[in-house]
Amino acid sequence: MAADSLTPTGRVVLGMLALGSNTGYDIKQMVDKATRHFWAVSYGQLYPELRRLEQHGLIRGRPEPTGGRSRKVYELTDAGTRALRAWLGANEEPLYEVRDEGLLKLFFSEAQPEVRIEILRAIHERMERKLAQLEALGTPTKSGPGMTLSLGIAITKAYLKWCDEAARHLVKE
Amino acid sequence: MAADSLTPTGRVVLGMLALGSNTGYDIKQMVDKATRHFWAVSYGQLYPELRRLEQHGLIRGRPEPTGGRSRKVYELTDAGTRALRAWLGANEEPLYEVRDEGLLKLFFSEAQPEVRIEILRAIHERMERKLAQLEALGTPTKSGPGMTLSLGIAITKAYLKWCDEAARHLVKE
DNA sequence: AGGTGCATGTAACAGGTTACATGATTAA
DNA sequence: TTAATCATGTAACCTGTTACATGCACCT
Repeated sequence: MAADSLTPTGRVVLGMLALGSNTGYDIKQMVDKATRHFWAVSYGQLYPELRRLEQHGLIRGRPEPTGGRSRKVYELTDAGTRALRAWLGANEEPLYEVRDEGLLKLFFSEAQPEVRIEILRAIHERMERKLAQLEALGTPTKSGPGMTLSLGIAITKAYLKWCDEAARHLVKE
Repeated sequence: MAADSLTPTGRVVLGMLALGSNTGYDIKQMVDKATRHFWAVSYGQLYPELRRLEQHGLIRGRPEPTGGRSRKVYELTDAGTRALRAWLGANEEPLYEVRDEGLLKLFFSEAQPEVRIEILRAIHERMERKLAQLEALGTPTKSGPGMTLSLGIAITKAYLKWCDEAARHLVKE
């Protein structure tokens, strides 16, 4: 399996294993703790992907039950390490996608000022919640894992600031 | 078809028709011009959805060819208008999703400083390009369609600022 | 005559979510 | 004993992209 046929979730798996995750559950925990605000993964995608990657020889798994509880520990193979490096080193334009239903509503609600204010309030609330979640995750730093966190926080704050301005403007009208 | 079984793309269609779009092509143009930075739609989704919405009675289309060129003009039905309003007025938590491959790479490249700088550069470039695109779209305003644009620009700038700080920090190391 | 824009559409594929199903271990 | 956490997995469904196919109209 070449690096370019690595699925998005496959990349996350390789990356997390490289950073020290062991099991599928473990990877999911890491994702939820560290990357979920810019890259989410669900179990329904994760477990099939683990099997797929193993079939393709990028990872290797061995059963390591905890008592009677089934548990499978994975590690990168050499091919897997190469595939990960190849992806990290490839300088294609990285994917960047946003889907923001709140903005979409705002965009379509032009003719209804009452609804508009309500929508803006909902967006604001959502972002407040997001900010709280991010801040609960740990300390933003200038390097290491806290680095991406600091971006998330910066962006959320910029978003909130925009909300405030927009709300002020709407009320004035 | 109840408002809650409206698909994401279906919502966009209703919204765009309400704002004055006529044909599928037209809707796609509007999306690309106005919402694509927070909500994209492809033809492959759009045309089947138009048919689906018509079948469910939310929109009504009539052929209106331009000379020999086939063309179908759609408009909202009453049910469609209601469905749109229902969605706009529903105060469920609006969906907000980001997928940022650049950040993901950055997150996984912790052990490789050389690659890291390169990745950060790629992210920066991407955001510069995005900013240029957004600025080419029109004038950001405090209300109307330019409102969402101003948010896009604000967020992209916050992102770029973070990039600069991160780069400065990486170089220092 | 040729390129750009208007206009519609489909088939194959990719990627992902949700809900469900199951069961052991551990801390309160 | 019971709730939370560890742990794995599947099936049905949904949503979306990409690549392809087609053809007219208008401007130069």
